[in-house]
Amino acid sequence: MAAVADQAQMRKGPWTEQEDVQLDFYVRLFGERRWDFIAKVSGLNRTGKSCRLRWLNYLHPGLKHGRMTSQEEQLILDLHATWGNRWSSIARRLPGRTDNEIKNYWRTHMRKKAQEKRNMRVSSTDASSISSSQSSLTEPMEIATSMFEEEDGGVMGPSMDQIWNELAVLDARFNHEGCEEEDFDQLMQIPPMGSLWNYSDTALETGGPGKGH
DNA sequence: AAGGATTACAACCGCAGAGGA
DNA sequence: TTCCTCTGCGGTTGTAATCCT
Repeated sequence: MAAVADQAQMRKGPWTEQEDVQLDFYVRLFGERRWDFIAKVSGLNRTGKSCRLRWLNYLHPGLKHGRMTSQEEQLILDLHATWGNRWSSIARRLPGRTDNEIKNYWRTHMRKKAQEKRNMRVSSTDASSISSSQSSLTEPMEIATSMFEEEDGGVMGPSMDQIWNELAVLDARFNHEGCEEEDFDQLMQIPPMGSLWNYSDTALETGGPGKGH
């Protein structure tokens, strides 16, 4: 009963600077676990879920802010072509970037690209040239945009045939580099999950991320 | 300069899986 | 074994900032 009342009073919406400071303090104190507990003891009128999201997507010390670099963009395109909308998996390959950030980036940028490409085709080609242009795609950007072709109004995913086709292309590329999926981490020179985000902050050295469990 | 359209990003929601009691 | 809580994920929405006419 009281819990229901509490839920009703929970704060929503944008975080204030004060809330950020408070959350930061308590996460450093208790670690990145037990978000409901942190939400309670911190006195923030937020749900644990909200606290976790704020921390992971904004306050985490390892996060990069600002625009994607061209390398990151390229990597996102490649990985999305391989994995589809598995944003968290993609994010693990991009240190300092969150799944949320990548998801947003994809939605805004790729949608735009797909639309531009579509407009170009409509104005310059007939139906038969579309299939031939698909088979000649060589750049990840082209692959991604072609896989993200839209129907009017809505975003449309690629067909399974398309997915497997493009996977074959990427596969061939990785094999050309002499690496398997398991070697991908090495290829990308990304540290393993646990050490993905290294805290420089000494306050966390005793605890650190992923310590819980 | 004003106002509408578009873009970029933050945050919420619902669901599913893992793990503990 | 079942239930409950916590965590993580992907989809979606809301809004501030920027661009364009």
